[in-house]
Amino acid sequence: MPTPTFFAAALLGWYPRHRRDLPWRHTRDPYAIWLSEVILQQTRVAQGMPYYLDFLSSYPTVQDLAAAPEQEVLRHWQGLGYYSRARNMHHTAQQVVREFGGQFPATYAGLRQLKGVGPYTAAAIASFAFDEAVAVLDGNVFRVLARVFGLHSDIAAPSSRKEFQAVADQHLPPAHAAEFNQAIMEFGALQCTPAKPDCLFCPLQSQCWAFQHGQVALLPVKSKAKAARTRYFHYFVLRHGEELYLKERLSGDIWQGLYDFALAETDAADMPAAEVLRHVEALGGVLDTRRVAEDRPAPTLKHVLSHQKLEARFHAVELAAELPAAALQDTGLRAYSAAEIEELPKPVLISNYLAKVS
DNA sequence: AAGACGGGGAG
DNA sequence: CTCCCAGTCTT
Repeated sequence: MPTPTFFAAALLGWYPRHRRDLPWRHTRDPYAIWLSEVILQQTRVAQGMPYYLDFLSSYPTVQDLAAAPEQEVLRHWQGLGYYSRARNMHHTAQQVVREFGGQFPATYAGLRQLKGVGPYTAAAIASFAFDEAVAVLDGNVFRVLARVFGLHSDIAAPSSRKEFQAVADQHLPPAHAAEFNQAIMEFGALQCTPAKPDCLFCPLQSQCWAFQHGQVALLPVKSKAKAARTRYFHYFVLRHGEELYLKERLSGDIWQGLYDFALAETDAADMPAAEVLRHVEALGGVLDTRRVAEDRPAPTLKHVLSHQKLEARFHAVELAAELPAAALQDTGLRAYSAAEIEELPKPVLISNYLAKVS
């Protein structure tokens, strides 16, 4: 057996003394590990934890998840973001049940074929569940390697992956793949943090290129993301009696598969009442003239995504009659009771609005 | 190689 | 405000 490098030995020594007690670290079940890894993609442990516990209790086995309606899965995912993860997860659960007899592929290459399982997640499951000697590469690992080994390549550039992967693979002790992968990520999350890393009590201090060269704060090198664009949403919250009209969002934009109201996107935050009326009529709506006089100011909610800033105006409209069938056909709108709306998967922006007005 | 895709927490 | 999080998919 090859001797672990100083780097690996230091991490393996550090890990048992600092590791957090997290539920997915108590299992070797590839299903549970896969669930946790998909949930934790681009998501902090504290945010993902309740979702992990809910999914495991709602869908204890991959068969349970596969048998659930996609809309129900999305409802459980509501609020976690990056909803393609939930759609891909559901698709993969069905594939595992149908094509693999309910057993997850047991190798990196096999796992990599699953939808929503990229290089990171495949390496994580392969090592954690099956002890395959493949190094994980996530944001933590990029940061630790960049600092310890003085790697200056831009970690935002896809071309840098090979370089970092090679260094990670080189230090991975084949007999302790799972432990090493857990250790290096936990080390990045707790010790070698993005801001103010704890270099003073770091077991790698004497080895660390960045510390020795006073460049800890300069590494890793990461090019900046493009600035978020601003979008102006005008929602028409059509009410008839006790029901509101909602529709499913289709592919080609954010929040695919989730439900929101009739929407017009413009280049202005405001919309004159006459224009609101035009939109409502175009939707087939007939205003209840008895209620128009109330004319409350339309609430505005701001919502920030990593790549878009949304400013949403909610124009509440009382209808004198149901929307005609032809209009429903055209728009995809449907009337839902409050209880039904509760069960629909909705963007946080919509949930926030509903909480605000109810 | 570059963009799209959520939401929340920390400083 | 800015940055980042147990990334992946599409173009």
